[in-house]
Amino acid sequence: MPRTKKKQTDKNFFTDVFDVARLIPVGRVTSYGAIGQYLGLKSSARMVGWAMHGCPKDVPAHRVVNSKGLLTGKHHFNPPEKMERLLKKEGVKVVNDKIVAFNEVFWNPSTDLELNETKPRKKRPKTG
DNA sequence: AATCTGACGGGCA
DNA sequence: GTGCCCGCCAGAT
Repeated sequence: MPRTKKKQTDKNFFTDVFDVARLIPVGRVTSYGAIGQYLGLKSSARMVGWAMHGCPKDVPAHRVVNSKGLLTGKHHFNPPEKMERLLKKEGVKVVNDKIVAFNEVFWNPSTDLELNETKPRKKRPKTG
């Protein structure tokens, strides 16, 4: 939604990233690129991760990792260990700062969200 | 204003 | 499968 003639990147970009991140279900994770792609930034995954720089507490940044499932952003948490700690707490296995079964816990906003949350989403990839 | 940086991602060797 | 290079775009110095 075109706010005004002004730069659209005023802060919408940030808020958008945060908004999507907040949509990440518990026990699931996503990648910066996935969020970026959902927002249309696709090739600007850096922007997404970088945007997390100002990620408020309301945003589960710990559920966001790089496309390899690596907890690359753990260094930015208050206690870096908090990231995997939170993930493990939510059921996400983490070993060596890496998400276990990343392909299973991976959550794609562009596909899993697909703008129809009101509908009973289809089968899940089965958590286990 | 120009330059360097950054919580990334994909392609090629 | 791993390692290196480029692109991407906005912020900070």
